[in-house]
Amino acid sequence: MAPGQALTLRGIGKEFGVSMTPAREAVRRLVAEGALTLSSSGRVSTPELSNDRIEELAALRSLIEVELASRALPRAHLALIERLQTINASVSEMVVKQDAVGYIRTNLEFHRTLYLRAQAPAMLAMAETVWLQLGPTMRRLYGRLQRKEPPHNHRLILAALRAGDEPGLRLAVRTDVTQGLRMLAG
Amino acid sequence: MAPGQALTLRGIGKEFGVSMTPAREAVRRLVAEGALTLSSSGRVSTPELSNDRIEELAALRSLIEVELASRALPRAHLALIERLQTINASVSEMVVKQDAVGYIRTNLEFHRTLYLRAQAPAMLAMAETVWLQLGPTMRRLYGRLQRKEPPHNHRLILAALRAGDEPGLRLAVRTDVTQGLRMLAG
DNA sequence: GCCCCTGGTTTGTGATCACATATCACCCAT
DNA sequence: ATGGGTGATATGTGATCACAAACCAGGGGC
Repeated sequence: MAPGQALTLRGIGKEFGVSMTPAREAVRRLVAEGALTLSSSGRVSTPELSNDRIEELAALRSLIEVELASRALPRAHLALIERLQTINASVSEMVVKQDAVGYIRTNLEFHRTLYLRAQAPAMLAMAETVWLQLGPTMRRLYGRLQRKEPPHNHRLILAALRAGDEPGLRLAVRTDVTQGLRMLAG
Repeated sequence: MAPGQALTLRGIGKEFGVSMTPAREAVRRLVAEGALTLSSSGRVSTPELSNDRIEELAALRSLIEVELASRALPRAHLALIERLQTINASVSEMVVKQDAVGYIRTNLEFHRTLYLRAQAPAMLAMAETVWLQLGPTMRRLYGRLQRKEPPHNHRLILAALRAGDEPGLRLAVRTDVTQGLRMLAG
């Protein structure tokens, strides 16, 4: 969804064929996670992120995801790397198809598949919370700028995984995360 | 509250003089933040954290709070340091009074006061989420082991702040956070 | 004596309702 | 023509209810 979009409980309820009550709970949960903002007096909408906040969230992504990748590294065997390669092919496909939302989805699936191996559910949940907060903004900006480059940093991540190169992996994840979001804040 | 304690919506509602609906929303929000766990089919209770999860949350605290402290350092002027010293006196007082919950509260207030200066609300919210998740466990374990040492690491933090020593500050925050929680996991 | 089953009770879920408030559009005065 | 006020509508909040499922305790069978 686009940033700043307003939502109503009754509207959500009707959309999913339920009453206000489940819609209320779902919305409140998303508000608690930061995925939606609760405007003055109850009105809810997708957040419009300031540049400062985008920078903060990018820093959080960097901190948490570098740690997750580092913890996943010793457990990353060949089958995982091959799976990541398959997902990465989907990412490239989305890039050539100019499918912004598909790109975001497969890109995050790439990261999540790697981080699942870290066996750190609390950290993964934190990372996913940050993703949720960035969702609408990422959608807007990836849809705007028409990127054509295939995911170079993902290949660096895969190479570092294969080589068991922890510093290289940390660097690759950090640049992949921050580079994607630097253009957002610009 | 103690870890593992069960909660009922009607009980919470009666306790605060409201109906089930606001209790439900509050509980669902806390569940979304990880402060409460939603057992199979709706029952809600305070989480019993495994050692692995405590270690994870300690690592998250370390990552996020070191960054917050680092960002607060350039903005930390004398008035802030004096305020932190005052809070630290309260922390010591709680230690000698063996007041576990007061100790936890003032200790977190010390950290929050410092991190507020970082001007990073998203990061601070993340840190507070982790605190919430650790709440019941911290209460149980700080109540159990009778610590008598005043907060040595807090003094290191203050010294590093005064000296403008960023590496020292990072180290002091990291040890303060992890040392407190290492004994929890042991 | 121990285990399983069964009944009553508790508890969460979703729906609906009444009400206060915010929001919006329209109309009138300047 | 434009700005402010006013009314109608939309929206969130909290309460209550009906229902299904889970839980617990007690009793009967082995």
